[in-house]
Amino acid sequence: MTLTVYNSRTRQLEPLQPQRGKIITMYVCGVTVYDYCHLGHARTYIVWDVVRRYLEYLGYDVHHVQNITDIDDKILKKAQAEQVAMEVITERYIQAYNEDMGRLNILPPQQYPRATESIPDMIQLIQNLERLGYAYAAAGDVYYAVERFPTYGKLSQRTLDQMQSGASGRVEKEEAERKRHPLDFALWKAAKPGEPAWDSPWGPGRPGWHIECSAMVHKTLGESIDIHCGGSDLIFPHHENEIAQSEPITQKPLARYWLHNGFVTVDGEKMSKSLGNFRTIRDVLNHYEPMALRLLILQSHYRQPMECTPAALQAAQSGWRTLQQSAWVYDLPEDFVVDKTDCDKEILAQFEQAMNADFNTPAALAILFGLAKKLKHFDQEKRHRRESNISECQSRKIWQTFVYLTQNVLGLKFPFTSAQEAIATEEHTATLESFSDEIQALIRRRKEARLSKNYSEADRIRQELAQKGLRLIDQPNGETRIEVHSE
RNA sequence: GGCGGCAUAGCCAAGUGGUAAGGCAGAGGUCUGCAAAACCUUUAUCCCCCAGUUCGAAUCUGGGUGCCGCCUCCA
Repeated sequence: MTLTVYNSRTRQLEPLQPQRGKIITMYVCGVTVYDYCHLGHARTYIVWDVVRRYLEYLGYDVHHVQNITDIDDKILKKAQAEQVAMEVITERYIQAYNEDMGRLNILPPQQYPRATESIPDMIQLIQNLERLGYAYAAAGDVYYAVERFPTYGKLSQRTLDQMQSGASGRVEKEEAERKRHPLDFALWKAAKPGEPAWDSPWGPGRPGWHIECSAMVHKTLGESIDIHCGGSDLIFPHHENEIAQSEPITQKPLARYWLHNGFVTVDGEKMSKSLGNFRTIRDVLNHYEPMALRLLILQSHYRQPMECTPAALQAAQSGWRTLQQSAWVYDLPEDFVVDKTDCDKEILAQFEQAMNADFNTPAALAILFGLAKKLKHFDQEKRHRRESNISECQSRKIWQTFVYLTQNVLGLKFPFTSAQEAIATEEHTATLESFSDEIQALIRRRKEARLSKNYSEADRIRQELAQKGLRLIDQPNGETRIEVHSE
């Protein structure tokens, strides 16, 4: 069975057939760095990270490129508001972006081209478009003439007549007057006084938003790539415009497969800056583990809308604990490596069947949760009966497969066993010596009370310590574990 | 006005013709002095509504209802 993906261009599921054998070129539209990333960004980049990981799992050599938009109206606005150079803003949010992605265990693309580093490529592309009659200059701006491109709208399956220009209520009047057609869009914008500007044949200015992706796709991956990804909100106009800017020049499809992920929603509405209903990744990760968020996102299909509520995050947090417990039935050292060839073939086949259906990660996770349950069951049997109805060898192979698929392919990174104490965000276990004398004394008194079977006193002390944020757990081996709950 | 999406248990969510995955929460049990943890068992006569096609539909067709997205900020 081969991998089938939903192509937004054709609106149907298609078998993925790369152009060049085992090489796949994949371009993901990245962020505009003017603020912290929110859960919508988290979903997007987690989803494409899993797609990339799965393609690599299948043996493809994935050439993964993702741009950084570091010149834009919103960046300039923020720089002006803070009275700092544009670079101060962009560097701050690029760094924040990298931190967030790192915590979510998202693999960095091989290349992260920045708009400001590709200006000459963009200028050249605009000149080419102008020469072929697809672009026209107007008062220092350059616009793309949508009427010149007969198939404009083919990706979002709409025509110029159908579209109600200005429906979003965001078109500036002065700009509208310079355009030949209301849907023409800026390729180059004349610099306003005080703004950063680059020299160009049309005077000092800066590139429009869409042109950077056309230029950078071409520069980094070639004229026609295999997969182009991004959020559904980019279908129109961003990806539509990328096509319009590229295809008249190359006479080749910009991308063979267009993949788009669904939104994160809050009470059924799209999470977005303008609605103000967003939560930043870093805010969420102050309350939940990064892998819990990753799990939540992978528990719904990437094209569906995904409701993100505190209850859902909490459920994912618990689910992540379940998976971790299974990962820890054997020692999981930091440098643990499993190869695909060490895995159980039948399980791999099940996993692939799920993932081959347009990356059905929820179905894949259902398989992994099934393995998790099995592993804990074997572990329990071993503890109680010192034997199990499956061999140690089989159990170990299932475990290896489980860890490999969860960690390497879905990117849900388990904390290694020796660091278990450090993983929980809300609690950690502690040793007796780390507490004040007063608390140490209470813990000792409780131990003595228990030994003399004075349970009412022992329970009273446990209550008292609970109010100080300490939870005492009597374990079957006779030891008492102390958990510190930081509120 | 145009184009498109979604509607499955308390919550999140798979499933696109063969009789409802999975996670979380809940319930019962085992264990424990108790508690916690862990483990075991269990939880939708039914998939927004109506009509139709079919031996058979959550899944296909037609008609409704509700919610949401895009139409030059957006992941």
